[in-house]
Amino acid sequence: VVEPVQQLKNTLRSNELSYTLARRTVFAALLGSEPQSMNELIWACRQIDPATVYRTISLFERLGIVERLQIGWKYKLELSDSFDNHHHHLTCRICGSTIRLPEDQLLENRLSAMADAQNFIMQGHQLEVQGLCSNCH
Amino acid sequence: VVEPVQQLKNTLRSNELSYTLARRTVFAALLGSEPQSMNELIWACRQIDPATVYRTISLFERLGIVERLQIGWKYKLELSDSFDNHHHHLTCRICGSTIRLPEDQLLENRLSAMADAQNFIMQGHQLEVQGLCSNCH
DNA sequence: ATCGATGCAAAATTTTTGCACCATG
DNA sequence: CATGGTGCAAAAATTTTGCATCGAT
Repeated sequence: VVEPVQQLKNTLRSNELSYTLARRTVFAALLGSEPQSMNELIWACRQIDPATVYRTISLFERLGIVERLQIGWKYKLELSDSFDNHHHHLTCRICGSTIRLPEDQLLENRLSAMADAQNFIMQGHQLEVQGLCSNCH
Repeated sequence: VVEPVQQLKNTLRSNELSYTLARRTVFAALLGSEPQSMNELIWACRQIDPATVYRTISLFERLGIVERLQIGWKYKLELSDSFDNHHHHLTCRICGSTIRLPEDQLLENRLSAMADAQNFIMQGHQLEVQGLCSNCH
């Protein structure tokens, strides 16, 4: 496996973009963290201007480095599958925690089959499951 | 089947809420429409004050009448499963159209099993599949 | 040294709230 | 006719943009 930071450098390099403090900081705040809201991210990167955090996230999305997930009403941000294996989350409606699901080949296969049946080329997908976690029921 | 409008009345009734012009208007704008953004909805209900549209959607969500889905970056709104059978969408990255998937029991069962395995009580879920529709590839 | 990237300030957009008035039950 | 619901206006929160300056290659 490639070191995540190295992979970030490579991705930026190959798009002729520079490896800057702001980009390093935002990336570090995402790495190994639970999905977080823009607000949390802005706070985690408080040495960086919020406008730059927005610009960086927007760039990271275009480069496929970051994904937005819908968690309840608001979106949250996390590193995309190339940095952190493909997965989905359970979200507890009581305590708000997100539980990461192991990758499930049956689920993935079924989705492919469903997309195929519509003559649709699936490029990605997101799943959010809401309910009650083991602590809350 | 119960008429959707009747079901709305009943839901409001049983919560001791009134059946008003604003609520009728927002409901009508959702009924039989593709998932739409808040902006589109506000436009479709332009006879109603935007603040009231927000308040109505917020109420409808609490009552389980409406759901938010993530379509690309922004959320969209549609009637929930009690008004319109449970389903998911494919979203085309080129033309932006949303294709409704037929309900799929294998998928639903797999999700239940995955939630069970985490000792999680699933109360609902949302799925977004992105890719290329048959017209665009 | 060059050109892209950033900070700062301002603007635009989206969402929420307070309050007086209106309409529903 | 009592109360919950609405419109309007203002505020708060979120996101985007312009521009002068800074810093990575």
